[in-house]
Amino acid sequence: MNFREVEKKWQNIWEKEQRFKAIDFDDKPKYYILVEFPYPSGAGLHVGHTPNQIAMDIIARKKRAQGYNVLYPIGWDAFGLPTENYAIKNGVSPVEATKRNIENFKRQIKSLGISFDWSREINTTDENYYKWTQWIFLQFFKKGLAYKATVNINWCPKCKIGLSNEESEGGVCERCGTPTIQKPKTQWMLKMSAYAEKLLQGLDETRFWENIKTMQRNWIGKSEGTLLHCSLETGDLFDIFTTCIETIYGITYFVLAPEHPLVEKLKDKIENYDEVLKYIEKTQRKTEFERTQLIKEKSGCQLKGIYAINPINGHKVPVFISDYVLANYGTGAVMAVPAHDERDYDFAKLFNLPMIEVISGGNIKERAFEKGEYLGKNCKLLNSDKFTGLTVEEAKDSLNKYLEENKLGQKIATYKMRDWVFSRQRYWGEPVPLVYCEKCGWVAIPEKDLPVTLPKVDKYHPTDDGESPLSRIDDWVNTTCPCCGGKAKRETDVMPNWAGSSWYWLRYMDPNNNKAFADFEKMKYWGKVDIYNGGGEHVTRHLLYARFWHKFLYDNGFVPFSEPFDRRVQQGIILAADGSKMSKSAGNTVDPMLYVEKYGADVARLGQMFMGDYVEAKPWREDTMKPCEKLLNRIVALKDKVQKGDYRNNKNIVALSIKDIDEDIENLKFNTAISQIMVLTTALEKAELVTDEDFKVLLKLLNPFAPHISEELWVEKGYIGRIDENWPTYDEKDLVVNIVEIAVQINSKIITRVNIDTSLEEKDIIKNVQSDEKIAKALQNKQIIKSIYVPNRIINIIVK
RNA sequence: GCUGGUGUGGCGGAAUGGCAGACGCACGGGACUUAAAAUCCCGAGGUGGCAACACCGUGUGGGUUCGACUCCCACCACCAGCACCA
Repeated sequence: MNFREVEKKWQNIWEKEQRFKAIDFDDKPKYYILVEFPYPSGAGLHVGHTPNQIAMDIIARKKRAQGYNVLYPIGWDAFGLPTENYAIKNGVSPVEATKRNIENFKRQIKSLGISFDWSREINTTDENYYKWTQWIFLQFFKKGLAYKATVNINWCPKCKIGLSNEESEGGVCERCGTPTIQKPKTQWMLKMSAYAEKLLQGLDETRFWENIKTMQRNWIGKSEGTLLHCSLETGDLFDIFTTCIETIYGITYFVLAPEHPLVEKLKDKIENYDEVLKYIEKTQRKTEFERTQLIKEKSGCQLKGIYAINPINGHKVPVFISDYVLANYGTGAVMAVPAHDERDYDFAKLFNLPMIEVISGGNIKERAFEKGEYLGKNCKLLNSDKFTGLTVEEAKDSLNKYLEENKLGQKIATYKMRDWVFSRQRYWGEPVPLVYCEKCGWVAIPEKDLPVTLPKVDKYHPTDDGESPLSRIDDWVNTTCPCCGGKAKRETDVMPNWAGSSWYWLRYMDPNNNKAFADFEKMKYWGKVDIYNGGGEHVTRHLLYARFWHKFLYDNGFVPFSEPFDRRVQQGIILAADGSKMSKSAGNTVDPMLYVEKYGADVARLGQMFMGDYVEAKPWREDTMKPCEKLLNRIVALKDKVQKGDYRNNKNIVALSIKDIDEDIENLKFNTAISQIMVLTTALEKAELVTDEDFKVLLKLLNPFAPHISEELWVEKGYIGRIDENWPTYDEKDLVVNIVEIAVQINSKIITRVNIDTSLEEKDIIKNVQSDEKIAKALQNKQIIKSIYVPNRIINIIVK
């Protein structure tokens, strides 16, 4: 059989029949399978795309055969820097490059026989799509969740672009690897922090893997504690946040972030302001990366002449600034309790500051006695006025109560998760649909005028001061204010790459709607994504952004359910053959399409799924291709052995295979599912008689994995009905075998293996086993204490 | 340091607390062939032994259990993420 010809033939038939079209409002139960839509780069599909599309295709085809109305869509997340950089380099318009890349991707995906519903294809750079991205942004704007702020942003001097924290992890630009610097910039921000608690709580509604939930929880980073209102001798007020209010009597100084507004405010009163200023400048020169890397050694500077008051007892303590206190976490100020915090301890040693032990049980001469050590250990408070003698847990409660009653503080939660920097001074993104009017301020473009289309430009590179190339087009920038009709200027920033992917699963439900981003009733029908497959690298960014947008839309009545995804699963990263990371720079990338050319789509599909556990990281191996090719050839050959018969002749192995493969697919254990297909094939090859019914089951089980060859064989055999309907089932009693070989142990040591008749009673089985020659011999002169029989597995006889 | 994950043959990997190593790769032997490729058959965790067989084996050390790759405790190594988070 010529695999490649057969594959082409079936791909054409499926396309003509629109075999995989999902039907809105169909009576069948729905099942929504989502893979992260690819970024159509010039390089074509890579090994990060193909396994997940194949894996979800297996599930999609199985679910269809089981009678589900399956929605398995695909589209293109096409805005972004690589295309823009390509455009800058080659002078090709990003529109043109994107179009070409998408054509290539489509051809490649189709050649793999992935059963996407192509009638729902979407593209984030399509005006009819980004119109709604802009529309959603305007809803944020109208609710006050989009705001402009001057923030120190991570700035890539090479790309000339502001990056979010997520995009500059490790202090280098995610795209080009250049170290980022800190640069003040006015940016659009989305107030994601307002959704921190909802994003945290919502996880309980999902069935994400526990480790994914944990990663999101850690990213959101909730910590509960006390907001303490403090004051300086000067009368200036400031707040600090602490999770250890029980140590409040141990405060011997306070530390402010160098950027704290009070520092500037008090410059006339600080006796050593020159020195302070020097320290601040030193801090500012450091990027966030350096500031957090050049740690270990504490540094700081006292604000001489400035004293703060401990609100609980009025004690006067000194105030420092230090770069270990971050301006953007908590309140940018901390209380320092060197006796019970390691960082404060180090700092206090350095500056020779006093310590007050307020929790018993440690030895503060040696080191700080921290909360990790004293919590839950019944430790009691010392030197804490009327709270002395209470346990830490009691003290927390009493202190919080006392502080609240006296308006000195309150219990609050803080979150690590920051707001989302939403502006990019680039070209290839959705224009932010706002104008600035001297009179009216920032004004939204009216909905009827959406989309604000991306104008053509001559140069795609940002201006040298880092502004968007759009800012060069005067007649586009200058416009009229929709509010007062006066002169106004358009916002020239565009949205980040993540915008279009923050709602795309909703668009698939109704991709051509021009009245709304999706029809409400259709969203109700399709509901949550049942299974969402993607890469681990997106767990804390895309997945949070997407949930954030969805929850916002839900809160405003635009979508009918509060969490977008039910299950989230992720494929393991594919490594190079030697186990190292694949990367263009290392030159060890693998083009999965080569294997489609070499072996055909079905072999390439099987081979990739057979490489190992789908969810674990694993090296790419070519040596799985040949055995999969062999498997298909064996099944082709088996066809000629099949005899007429509408009954299963090989009941047991067939039933067992249905059960295993069914469960394996549900659990993403594609590698063991394929090995079971191999086992079944071998069994049928060895069987005396293989009926049509036996063979039909094999073909149906094979179909999700190797859809082309299996369907070709099905049709060649002239079988009635379609291969991809009526997923095979089995009778429980066919799983039972009468005679099985089990191991027999004496005192947990295997003595021999015997065949037993499973239909007998347990006591008879045990009795029969004792007459076995080896067992009988071993039991001589021994007293049997008890016998354990695990059906179909083992007998263990305990003797003395 | 913190968080999450992973440790099983030469390799990829299997094992609802019940015969460790399924299914493959690579390897060895054989059949077919002038030969090779392809295909098919057989073998194979390690050590010792001609063999029957014995002993040892799932990162390390303990524990629970008739029985532990699996559960519990401690530790080690590696991978990933976060990193002075108050």
